[in-house]
Amino acid sequence: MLARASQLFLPTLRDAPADAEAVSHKLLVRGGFIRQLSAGVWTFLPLGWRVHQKIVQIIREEMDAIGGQEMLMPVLTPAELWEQTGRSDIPEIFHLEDRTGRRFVLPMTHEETITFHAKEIQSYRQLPQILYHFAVKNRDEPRPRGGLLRVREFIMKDAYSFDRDDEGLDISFRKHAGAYDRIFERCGLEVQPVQAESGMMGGKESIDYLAPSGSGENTLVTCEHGDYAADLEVAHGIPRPPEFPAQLAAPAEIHTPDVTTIDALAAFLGVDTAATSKAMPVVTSDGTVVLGLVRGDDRLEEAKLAAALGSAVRPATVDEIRAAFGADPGSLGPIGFAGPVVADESLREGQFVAGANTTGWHLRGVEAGRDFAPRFADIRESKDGDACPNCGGRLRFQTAIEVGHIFKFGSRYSEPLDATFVDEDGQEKLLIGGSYGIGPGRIMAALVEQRHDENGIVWPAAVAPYHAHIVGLAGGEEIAAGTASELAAYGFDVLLDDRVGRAGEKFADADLLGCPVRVTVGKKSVEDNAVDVRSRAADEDTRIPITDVVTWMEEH
RNA sequence: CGGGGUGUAGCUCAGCCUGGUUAGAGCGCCCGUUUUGGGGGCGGGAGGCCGUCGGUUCGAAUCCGACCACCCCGACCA
Repeated sequence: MLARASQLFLPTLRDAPADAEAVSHKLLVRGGFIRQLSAGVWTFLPLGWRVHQKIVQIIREEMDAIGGQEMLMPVLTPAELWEQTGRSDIPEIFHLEDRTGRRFVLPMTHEETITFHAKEIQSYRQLPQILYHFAVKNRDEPRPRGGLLRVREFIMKDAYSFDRDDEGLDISFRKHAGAYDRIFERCGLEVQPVQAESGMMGGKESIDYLAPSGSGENTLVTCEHGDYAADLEVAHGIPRPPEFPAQLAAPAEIHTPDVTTIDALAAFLGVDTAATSKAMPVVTSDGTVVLGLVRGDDRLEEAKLAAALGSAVRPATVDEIRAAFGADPGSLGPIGFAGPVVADESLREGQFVAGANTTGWHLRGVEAGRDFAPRFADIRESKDGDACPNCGGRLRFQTAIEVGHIFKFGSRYSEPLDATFVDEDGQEKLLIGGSYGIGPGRIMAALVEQRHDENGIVWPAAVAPYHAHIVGLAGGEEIAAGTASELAAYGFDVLLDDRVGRAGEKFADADLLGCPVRVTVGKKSVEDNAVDVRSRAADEDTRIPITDVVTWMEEH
């Protein structure tokens, strides 16, 4: 395949858009791969679409290899289907109506639709099934950001499995995990699978695929010894032990006027911040005020507390705090609070300083179990300095992009939609499902984040828009065109820069676009029948006879 | 939704505070020229509802108000 730059719609930019922060955002826009239409809404220009399609093809091949069947489900979806599963109230759903007022949604995933169709499965003989499609997803994200990193419309490959039972689901799940490993490997993307937050909606086992990146929305926590990896929201780092002061037989009140922060408290009392406790009152969805208690040097991880409580939580307001504790924030503690207390595991042993629930007063020597009866759970946010829960090694924290997510949903959708089959024993049973998502656009962005230099993108060959970028300089036009045709005839995707222009700008564009191999043909080539080749990752040309270019390409 | 910021040429930005010729620069684009291998030089040219609406004023890119859009931080993210 041969493309001529002189005819391509390839608007490259010398300057990055002023409002771009993420490297992938800057380089993909500068390189003419993508353009913004509106907040979180992007067009893939011809070059960007080529990369996207190459990623899509890799995903397709690996899905087919595990027995997946490609299909296509619509974007326009009747709202009733979503009302039956209780998902139509999710704030990210786009709603619309037709001219008669019939309501539709633009789906963020296709569980409802696929389960609707899966109702045609009648017998265990038709199971298992793996069905997938590449389709546009819409999500009314409150805050899109970072180019392709977080968008309101994108193409996702979503696959769905249906099985007779949990054992079957487990097999389908492992098949997908294997396929995902191969997909990322073939794309040349470094990815870490992690145990993910299962989410509010029926998730059991789930794996998130996090690509370490200069920008991103997730934080990947890994052990320096490679035996632990988790998303920050569920990571279970081991905090350093506190330096405890002398033990007390009972809590002792101390007047702490105008001391409302942990640092001020620790300084005032001359104790380790880790030997204090921090009270974080939250409100659950049914309006209960719950006290989350973590060590003074820790932060509350709300996602963990929500998981422990089985309810979404929000921070309590000052008025709610005064009503429930009879004191101002800064002096709150577990003793004397009538509501439920969830204490972090790190507070199980030892005596801590806590608020006295009287404004301006604290208690020393407060001991869980003896002085108050909390429920214990891991609710602290892991942080730098924590030790690995497996080997005690140091934990690393990296920003990352979530490029894929697979999970088991069991009968979460088959039950409300009444999708059943008749099993071998003659009994009608619910289909057991799993869903498996992967975002080609995010893979593309993550690749740029991981593989670039100061001059532009360095695409892995498997997903590069073209294998070779032929730079035709003045005097070498004819030979450049001939070389390009020859490479194309051998099956390479070739971009021929046949524009009228100077060498410098052509080289700069070639670096920016990041094709794996560059071939420079100038007027010297007319005399010596040789060209300069270099791989994008290298910074030196090699001069080789034109007749050797195909061989060189095959070796690089 | 809370906080902060920005809207002037295709892109990056001056000008606004202190209102007043025809609104500027660099890059890009078009024409010409230059022996043209890392965004070169010279000459000429095209390109603007100064985000929108309203107000103040003899006069508004500039001052005031509302709205819209976009970006960043946070909340949110089955």
